[in-house]
Amino acid sequence: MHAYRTHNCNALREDHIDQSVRLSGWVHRKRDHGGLLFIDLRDHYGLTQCVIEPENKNFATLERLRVESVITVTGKVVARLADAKNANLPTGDIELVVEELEVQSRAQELPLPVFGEPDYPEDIRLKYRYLDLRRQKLHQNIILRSQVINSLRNRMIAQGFNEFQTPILTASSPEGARDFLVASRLNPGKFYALPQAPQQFKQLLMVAGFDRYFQIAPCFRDEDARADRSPGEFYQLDVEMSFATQEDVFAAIEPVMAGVFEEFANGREVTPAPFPRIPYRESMLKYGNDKPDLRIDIECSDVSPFFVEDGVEFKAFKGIVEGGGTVRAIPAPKTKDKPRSFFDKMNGWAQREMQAPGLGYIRFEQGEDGLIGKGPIAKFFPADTLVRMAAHAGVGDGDALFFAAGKETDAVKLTGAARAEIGAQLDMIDDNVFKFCWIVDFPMYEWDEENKKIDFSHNPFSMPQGGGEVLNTMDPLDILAYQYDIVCNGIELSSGAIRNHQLDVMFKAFEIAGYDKETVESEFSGMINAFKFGAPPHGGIAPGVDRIVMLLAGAENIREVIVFPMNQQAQDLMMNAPSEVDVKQLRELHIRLDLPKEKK
RNA sequence: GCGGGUGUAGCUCAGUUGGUUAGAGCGCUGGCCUGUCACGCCAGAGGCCGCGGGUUCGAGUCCCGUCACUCGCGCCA
Repeated sequence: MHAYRTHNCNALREDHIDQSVRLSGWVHRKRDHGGLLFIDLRDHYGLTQCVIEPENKNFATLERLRVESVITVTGKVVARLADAKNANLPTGDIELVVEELEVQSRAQELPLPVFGEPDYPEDIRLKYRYLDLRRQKLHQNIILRSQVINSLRNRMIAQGFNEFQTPILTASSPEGARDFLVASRLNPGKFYALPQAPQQFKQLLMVAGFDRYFQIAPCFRDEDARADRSPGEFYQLDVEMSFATQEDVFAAIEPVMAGVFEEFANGREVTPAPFPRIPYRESMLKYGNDKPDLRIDIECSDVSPFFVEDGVEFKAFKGIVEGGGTVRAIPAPKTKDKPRSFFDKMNGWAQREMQAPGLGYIRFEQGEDGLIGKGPIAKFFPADTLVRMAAHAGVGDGDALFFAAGKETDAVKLTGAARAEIGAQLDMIDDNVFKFCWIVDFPMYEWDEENKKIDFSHNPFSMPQGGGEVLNTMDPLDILAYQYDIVCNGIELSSGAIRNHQLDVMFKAFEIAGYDKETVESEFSGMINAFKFGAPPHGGIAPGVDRIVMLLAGAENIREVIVFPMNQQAQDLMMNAPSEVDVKQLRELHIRLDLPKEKK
C-alpha cells in the first residue's frame, strides 16, 4: 500500500465499499460525539468523512488533534445508513472507518479559519496566504487562473504563435511608468530595470523574423495599486505579429478573448466576436472615459450650447461654458419615483468622492403642454430650451439629467464616474454579462498640461494613421494612431498598436514630442539599430491575464486571483518584502543609503 | 503626495443624549455526549475600545492629531 494514499479525498464511492484504503489530507472539521468522532478529511480534490470509534487506540489522539493538522488514515470503506448519507458531498454515500492513524503534521491554533470561510481582515489573509489558499473560493480562483492561462496558450499555439521568454533584467526606459531598478554588482553605478512589458523585445523578435510571438509575460511597474491593479507585478498575454494590419491583429485576438470567456463564462453571456468598435473620442463623449462599462445603458452628451442660450439664467454653468468649459449631461433613466434624497445623495457623492463642485440635475415630466423640467435649477431655463435639451440628451417623461460642468478634462472625468455611479445606484449592472468592445483611433499625441508640451498619449512606437506624411501636415493633436484597447465591463483588458517600423517616421514622431534624434538613438538603441537592418511592418496587443481571470472569477479585487499578492503599499506581508538588507550586500552593489529623515 | 471609508475580545459586530462592572455570536480552553456533516449541551478564559493629545466632574461615545487597512485621485508610454 502506498505510504500516503491509495485514493484522493474525492475518489471513494459505493463501488469501494469493503475495500481497505488509505487517505491523506487536512482535518477539515471534527464532530466529536464523545463515543464517536467524525472527521472530514480534505485535500485538493475534495472531502471524505472518516469515523473512528472509542475502542480504537488512536481515538484519543484524533480527538485532541486540532483542525488543519495533516494526517494519514487507513481503514475500510463502509456504506452509510440511508438516513446518514450526505447528498451534498460526492463521497457522501460512504465513509472511512479509521483503523490506523499517522499524524504527519500537527497544526497550531489557526490565525485564520479555513472552514466556513468567514470574512477576514485582508492583512491577516495576506500574512497567512497559504491558509487562505486552502479555502475553497480562493483555491478555485487560482485553479481557474491556471486553466485560463492554459486555454490562452493553447489558443495562441493553435494559431501558429510561438512562445518565447524575454529578459527580466533589462534596461530602464525613459517613457512610461516608474521602473523597478536592480543594482549591478559587476558594473558599479549602473542599474538594470525590470521590464514594464517586453515591448522592445517583442518588436525585436519580429525583426528577427519569428513572425508570430506570444508570451505569458511578467510585467513590472512601480505604480500605486488599484482594485484592478496589483502593485509591482502583473501578467500579460503579450502578442506581436509581422506583416499585420490592425484588422489582422483584431482577427487573431478576438477569437482568443471571446473563446476563453465563453469557455469559462459558466452560462454568463459573452459579446460574440467581432466586438463593437468605438472611436476614442466617441467613447469620451458618450461614456466619459476610454473604458466604458457597456452593461450600463446610459449615453452622455455635450449640452454646453443650451447653457449659453438667451433666456437661460443659470449663471454658474453659463460662466463655465463662456470661459471655455463644457457641460455634460448624464441621463438617469426612469427615476420618476426616486425621492429627492436620491438626487441629493448623487450631488454629495460628487463632492465627497470626486472632489467636484457638485452635480446639478433636472427631472423631466410630461406636462399638459409637453415635457417640463423640475428640480432646483429647472426654473433658470425657458420651457423651450428644456424640451430641446431633453431631446438632444435622449431623455423623456420620468427621466432625469445630471450635469457635470467644468474644464473639459474635469467634466469628462466626472461624467464617467457619475455614469458608473448612476448605473450602480439604479441597479443597471448585470453581473451575468461580459460586454466587450474595442476602443480604436486613440490620438497619437496629447497636450501635457503639467509640462506645457505635446507628448505621446500612449505608445510612442505606434504608427500614426496616414503614416509619416501626416506628421508633417496635420496638427499633432488631431493625428490618430493605430492604437487600440479591448474593454470588458468597464475594465481595460488590453492595449495594443500597429508599430512604427520606419526609422524616419519614428524620428519625426519623437521630434514632435520633443525628443531629438540623438536622444531617441541612445534611449532606444537596441530597437533603433535593429530597424536599420530590415524591419517588417508589425503590430500586437497585450491582454492583462490577471484582469481576465478577475472578471471570470467574478472577483471584486485583483488580489483574489493572484496566488501571493502584495498589499496596497506593495508589501508582501507573508515574505516580509521589501526588507532591509545587509550592509555587506549594499557594499557589493556600491550603494549607500540616503534615507528620508523623520523615519523612526 | 491628496481625498473618502473603516478601526470595540482571535474574528464578525452591538454598545442609547457623554454616566455604574463594555456585551452577543463564532472561534479557543475544560467537561458531557454513539450517527453527525454549520453536531448538540454545560462551564471558563479572553478587552490599552488602533495610538497620542484635548474638552468634561466623567469619553468607547465629542474635538484635534497620528497610525494601520482599504477604495478612489494623482500616477499607470
